[in-house]
Amino acid sequence: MATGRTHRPATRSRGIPEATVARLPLYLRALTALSERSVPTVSSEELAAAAGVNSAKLRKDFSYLGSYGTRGVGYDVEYLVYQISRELGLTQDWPVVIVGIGNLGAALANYGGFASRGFRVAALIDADPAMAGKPVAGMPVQHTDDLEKIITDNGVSIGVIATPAGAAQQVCDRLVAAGVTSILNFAPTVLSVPDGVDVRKVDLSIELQILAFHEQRKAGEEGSGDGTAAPAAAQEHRKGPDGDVPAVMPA
Amino acid sequence: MATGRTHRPATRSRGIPEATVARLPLYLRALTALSERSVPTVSSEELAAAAGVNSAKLRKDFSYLGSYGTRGVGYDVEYLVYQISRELGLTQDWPVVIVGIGNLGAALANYGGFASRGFRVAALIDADPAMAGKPVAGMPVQHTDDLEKIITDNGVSIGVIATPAGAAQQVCDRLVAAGVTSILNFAPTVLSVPDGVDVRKVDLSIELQILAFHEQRKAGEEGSGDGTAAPAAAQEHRKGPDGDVPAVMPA
DNA sequence: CCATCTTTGTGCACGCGTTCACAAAGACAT
DNA sequence: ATGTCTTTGTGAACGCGTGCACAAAGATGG
Ligand SMILES: NC(=O)c1ccc[n+]([C@@H]2O[C@H](COP(=O)([O-])OP(=O)(O)OC[C@H]3O[C@@H](n4cnc5c(N)ncnc54)[C@H](O)[C@@H]3O)[C@@H](O)[C@H]2O)c1
Ligand SMILES: NC(=O)c1ccc[n+]([C@@H]2O[C@H](COP(=O)([O-])OP(=O)(O)OC[C@H]3O[C@@H](n4cnc5c(N)ncnc54)[C@H](O)[C@@H]3O)[C@@H](O)[C@H]2O)c1
Repeated sequence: MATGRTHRPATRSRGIPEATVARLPLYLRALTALSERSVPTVSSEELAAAAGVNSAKLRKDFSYLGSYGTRGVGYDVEYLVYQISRELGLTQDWPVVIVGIGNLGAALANYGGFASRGFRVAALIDADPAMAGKPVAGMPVQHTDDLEKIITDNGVSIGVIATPAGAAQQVCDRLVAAGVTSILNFAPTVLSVPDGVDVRKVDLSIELQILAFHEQRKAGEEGSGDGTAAPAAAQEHRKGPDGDVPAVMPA
Repeated sequence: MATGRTHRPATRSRGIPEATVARLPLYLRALTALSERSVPTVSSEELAAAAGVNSAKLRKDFSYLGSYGTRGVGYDVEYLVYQISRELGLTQDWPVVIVGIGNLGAALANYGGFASRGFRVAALIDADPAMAGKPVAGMPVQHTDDLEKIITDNGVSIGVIATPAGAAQQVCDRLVAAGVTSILNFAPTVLSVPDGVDVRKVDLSIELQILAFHEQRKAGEEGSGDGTAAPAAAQEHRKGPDGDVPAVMPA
């Protein structure tokens, strides 16, 4: 023990590795499915297959939570569902606000998957005066002017940002100032926040670009056995202004 | 060298670490913003700050692409934009299909951020007969029956799945069979695909659960110095059926 | 042409995460 | 009660990713 306290505030939390935390929801989903089929117990092998991970990894992940599981039998599904839920903090209610009720924000508001895990949409907030009062997903959109009051009154600690990129940092600052300490950001911007505030981002564009990279690689590897490149070899790269870059080079 | 060829087909691609690939779009975004402001050159320090990463990491990332950059000066913005775009495969056109035009699918279809990076929405596909022909984002929704033909005719290699979870694997199988080799999955399911097909998932629910975990930790740490737990100590864990679990235990 | 100063490119060490492999634990049959 | 058989929990090795720190490169000014 005593590994902590070396100015590492947000890396390892209470002994549970971040990578493990990120997989717990995955296990929880698989377990919930088993629970609905009234499966009483499950082995690490079976559950790992359902979650799409290595079984040793799963066992090690669970070992951070404690010694649940019975050798020779496996894990009690219901019990594990409860333990993981508790560890993730899903046994309590998390009021959430969504800021920016456009295409994406409205889709999120309409999404049923929120409530299923203890996340309750407490308010929808938008800067457009024309939207104020309009019902979205059976809930009136509120104006940004009341943001601070909404956060405080509802005890909101998790905020979702679905505004255009240009407004995201400003919205973020206001959310944080009002007391929000966790932010899920859908806008394509790097948010800067004070210590103690967690930001996670969902970036569709980045995901597509990563896919495109691998896609290009597959296509290029197709013909040649090695995969270095199909076209003109030996043109590794070059700083020379002409011949390589198609007219985009500055000067 | 010669580290490769140990049956590692999808980990390191052409020498560029996966972690680096995932950051390239981030750099590209920051560089594009600089380009629009007509900034000619940028130092690793400045660019790293804009992208929210360590400057040494950024330099190492770029070193995988080649020796662009001039010592004492920095990197040529336009040149770097081009090089990264090329590396990511964004200099070519990527036709994309979106399957499942509900709340989320429609939002994605309406999203302008697609086209900006070479991704072109080639078709919108839904299983609901009532939706067929309906225009969404200025484009008629097509029926699932024609999925294979649409993929083939448009040379689509990237598919986006925004159907309910129950339909995702089936849709995925059809996409793959039709020739799609990269999938972006929004449905909360683990997709199984043959080798050579890349899947990336965007899972809102998982992100929220991770935030909730840290949020709970912050709240629990507040009062106590150690942060082990506030309530009844010494109840480490226990397999016994009663007393710990709040009526969810099976038998 | 030389000196100085800025900034890159990278060698190196360290820590986290993953995976293998196996001993210990316990269920179950006899 | 004892043996067998299944499956957990984890020690240990390895590889990837990160960040420090610095030498080399080259621009810039005299
Ligand atoms: N639509 C998608 O599929 C999608 C996908 C990935 C990322 N995104 C990102 O999500 C964000 C929203 O996308 P969208 O398509 O819903 O855009 P949108 O233009 O439809 O909606 C943006 C909404 O934010 C509101 N808004 C603007 N400034 C605000 C402020 N300061 N405070 C509160 N609300 C404000 C606007 O009134 C509008 O209703 C963008 O940053 C976009 O890049 C969207
Ligand atoms: N809406 C959100 O904000 C959100 C957020 C995270 C995840 N998700 C996930 O994204 C998916 C879509 O969510 P949604 O809110 O848009 O749901 P939705 O019910 O509004 O839309 C689903 C659409 O898929 C179509 N569909 C069903 N089966 C199909 C099939 N076999 N082939 C083609 N199309 C089919 C339906 O006709 C419908 O139009 C779900 O899996 C959901 O869990 C949604």
